[in-house]
Amino acid sequence: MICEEKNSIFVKNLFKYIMETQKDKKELFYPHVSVDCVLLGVNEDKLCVLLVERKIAGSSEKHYKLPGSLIYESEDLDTAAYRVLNEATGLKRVALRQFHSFGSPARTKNKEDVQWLENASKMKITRIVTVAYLALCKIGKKTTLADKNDFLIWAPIDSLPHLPFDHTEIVEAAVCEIRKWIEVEPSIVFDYLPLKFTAYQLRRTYEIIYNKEMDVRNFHKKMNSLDYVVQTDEIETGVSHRAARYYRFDKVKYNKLHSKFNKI
Amino acid sequence: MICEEKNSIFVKNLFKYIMETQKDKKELFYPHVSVDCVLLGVNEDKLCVLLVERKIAGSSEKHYKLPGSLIYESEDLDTAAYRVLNEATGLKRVALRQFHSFGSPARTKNKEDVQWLENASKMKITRIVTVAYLALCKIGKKTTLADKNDFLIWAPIDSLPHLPFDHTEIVEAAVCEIRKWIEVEPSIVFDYLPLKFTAYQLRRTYEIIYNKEMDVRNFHKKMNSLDYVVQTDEIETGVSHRAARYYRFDKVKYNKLHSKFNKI
DNA sequence: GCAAAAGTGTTCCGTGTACACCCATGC
DNA sequence: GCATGGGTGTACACGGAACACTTTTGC
Repeated sequence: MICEEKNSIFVKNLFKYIMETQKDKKELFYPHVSVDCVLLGVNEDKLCVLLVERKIAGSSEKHYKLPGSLIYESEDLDTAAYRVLNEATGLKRVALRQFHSFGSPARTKNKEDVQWLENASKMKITRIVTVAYLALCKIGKKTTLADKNDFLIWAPIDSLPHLPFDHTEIVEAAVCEIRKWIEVEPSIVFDYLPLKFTAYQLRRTYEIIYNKEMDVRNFHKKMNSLDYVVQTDEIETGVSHRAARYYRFDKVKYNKLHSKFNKI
Repeated sequence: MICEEKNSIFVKNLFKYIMETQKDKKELFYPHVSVDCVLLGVNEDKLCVLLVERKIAGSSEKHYKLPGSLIYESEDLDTAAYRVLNEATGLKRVALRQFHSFGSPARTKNKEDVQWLENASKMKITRIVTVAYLALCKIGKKTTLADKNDFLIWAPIDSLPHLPFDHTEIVEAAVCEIRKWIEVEPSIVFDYLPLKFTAYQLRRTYEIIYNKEMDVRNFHKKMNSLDYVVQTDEIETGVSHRAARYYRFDKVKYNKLHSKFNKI
């Protein structure tokens, strides 16, 4: 029921109360646990990870880190991870997966890192356990314009800049993890690709993620055997060679296949 | 260098200081993060999980929970998990693996659970993120006599008692996880078995963990194709049927095979 | 017509799976 | 001698891996 007397003192106070509790809910960090997101994507034929610039007082060099955040006091881990994903890339519906937690007390042994974090969060930090998440993201307008105050780069995973805390280790673990994840859930590759894609695009995506060349004919054969990869009537235009056919991903057929559950 | 003047004031004070910092180190909990261990084992032909009795003031019923603990202030997550494993089972060298973190604020929505935890830890608890670990343990003398103050039971995973927090969910996730883990690291099954084991023991272990019968002939064929499972000259004695051959696990051969790394 | 990439089939091998009978031992 | 569990072989299906040439298009 909505109260009509919007100007009553009661309603004003209620409104104020709601705003304040909302504010408490939204803005008070829980300074013990963070989430970090390893957002992987393909850029210029290389597997890359999204990094955000971290401003260090009195340093002119550029410093980067994984997008991450302390969790809010009443926030679920998954929710926090989606928040970070969204803040960094503007994306919302990407498959995001928790893969490991990092909690060595030595994570905060570098004073400069802790100093930076305390300035950023305005809280006293002793140690932080971070829960790491992983996603495969499209690189596009959205992912680079999400937050104009932060500078984002896609760094190739084989030539990462220096990263704070144990972020380098986290990225390495994430790369191993995404390969295993794709084996059991290939849909994340199709979510990453455009709606219509060519066999070449799909193959290159696999090649880049697994850092391994694949046989063209075997790849086609495999792709054709998957009934959730459907030929369309469309073909490429304006290329100076034989035009490639477009395929699409049939989510309905896919879900029928992949609804096996591990029964106890 | 060891100081000889054991009775000097300096040494006394040093000793006191060390004991106090040790005490600080050892006994101050970090009341925001815990580890929980899902210790699985096979008991009476069933896959079971080790539970510890939790005493509830004013309740005569028996209450059980997963073995777990808040982490200490300067303790690594893995260290904490091994500590819990050791406290619960007396085992030290078991392969223990982190598999998921659970951090919903709703974990602590049950007042009775929080009350119990605050009594046990003597600390004020708001929310707790728990990092869950997993191991396959031998059931034996050691595992039941480790701590005479706690009562331990092996509960079949298909008929668990009521568990606090989200422990039921954690156990279910662990069972899925151990099956995947064994696929990539079969050694944990052999670590679980005695040094000399029969084909039947190995097969039953797999059957119980995967809750699925396996074809005897195919199993033998598979086992013989693994060169790290080695026939011995010994056979069973005192059984009222044809004696079974003993096999052993050759760790050296196994490690040669399983030292593939996922290169980036 | 030539450069550039698309697309297509066959063979071989290893692994998983289905399936039925004889062997050794204690009682 | 019989009950009990131990141990063995064959045939088929499937999927992965190796391998080379023709087709289409823009320039």
